[in-house]
Amino acid sequence: MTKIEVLLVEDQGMVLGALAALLNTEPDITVAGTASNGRAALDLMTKKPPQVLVTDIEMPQMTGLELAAVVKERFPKTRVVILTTFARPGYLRRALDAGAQGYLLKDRPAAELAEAIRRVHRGLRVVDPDLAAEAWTADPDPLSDRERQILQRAGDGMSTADVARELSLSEGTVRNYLSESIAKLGVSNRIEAARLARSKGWL
Amino acid sequence: MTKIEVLLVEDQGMVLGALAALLNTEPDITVAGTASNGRAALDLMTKKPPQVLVTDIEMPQMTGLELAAVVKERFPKTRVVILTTFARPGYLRRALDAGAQGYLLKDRPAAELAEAIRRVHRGLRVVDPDLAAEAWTADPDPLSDRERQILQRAGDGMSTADVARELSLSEGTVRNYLSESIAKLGVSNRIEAARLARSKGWL
DNA sequence: TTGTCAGCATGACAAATGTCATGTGAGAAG
DNA sequence: CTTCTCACATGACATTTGTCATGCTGACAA
Repeated sequence: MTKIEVLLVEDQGMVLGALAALLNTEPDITVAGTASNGRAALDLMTKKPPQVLVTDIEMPQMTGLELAAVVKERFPKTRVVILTTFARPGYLRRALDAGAQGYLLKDRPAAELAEAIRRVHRGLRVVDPDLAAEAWTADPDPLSDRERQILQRAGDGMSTADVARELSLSEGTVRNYLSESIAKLGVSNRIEAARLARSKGWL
Repeated sequence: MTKIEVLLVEDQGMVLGALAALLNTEPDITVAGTASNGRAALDLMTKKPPQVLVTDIEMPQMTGLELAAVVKERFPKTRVVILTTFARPGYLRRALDAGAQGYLLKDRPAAELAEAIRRVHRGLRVVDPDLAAEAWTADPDPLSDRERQILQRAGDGMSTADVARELSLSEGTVRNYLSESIAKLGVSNRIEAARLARSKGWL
């Protein structure tokens, strides 16, 4: 029997090691390698591409979504499963656009990971059902590029003046974009706007 | 040989299962039970207290810090190890106050978990060295109770008026506390103040 | 070609936020 | 028993933030 070769990518060492231990208890799966960021993962893959790549999203150097996009292009045979804490429709959409075959939440029971890897290896898609349902009904990102760009900075605590300087806009303009964003998101100030947008995966 | 009995508490199912798999590969450790929040953990403990309790901090129902405090009181023989993502001096201090013998970061290599459990079981303390060093030099929480209370709400996007209503204060008073907090933290608005305070573990 | 619609940009005005001077009482230090 | 300090509380004033009316441009459909 040939085992399914998996490459694990996750920035928290403890979780990475634990997931490896978990997968190694499965008779038909073997952890062929581990990496703690996207760059390291790509280095490993050039030597020997695995059949399935399991990756977190939020990591230093290169996010899992960026990694998925590169893998789709350079290693089209490798299937990608995103494994993340975040149930954000925006992330799911971007993951699927980036060519991921699976999107799984860390909330789910541990048994689902191995099962998802098997399904994806067989050529099926695996998406967390609750999140898929939500994404179906969910409103698409209403923000324009400029609005996103400005809301991001404002949400990090930059003042209107700071943002205006960095983007070479007048303060009035920056305030206006924020006002637009606030209205589009149906909230009442920049703080809530940034929080809501982040929670949906739009920033 | 009698194995060390461990109770694992962690709200993310995937991580919980993976950590259990990891610990079960150790010959001298056995996972006696798992729970996904503080309440469930206490229920299990009343039946059979484990020798070591390993818990995450941020969980629904009851945080790991609250759990540690209850365990110290009701099950003084059980040693507690906090296992968390957050390298926040404020959390460490509170964990030690709550009677935890260990404070470990999920960033660290997987091997350190088993080692930490063994040490704590032997009666030693285990604290992440970098974090311990930082906590030593780190400034203590400069905020008063009122300031914390108000900064928390403001950081969640509540307006001055909302906060004033909820706490039965005048708006001027609320603004003043925020101004004080902003000055104490050396930042320039409520957003940065809340972010900084959170990152230090003060909220 | 001509609407019309969306994103981009601005400034005047209104509303919310931040600062400061001031006052109170409780507890520690002298 | 003062005197000091610190948390708590407030309102007047200054600054920043949010809203609105307005104009420009390019894309796309009629």
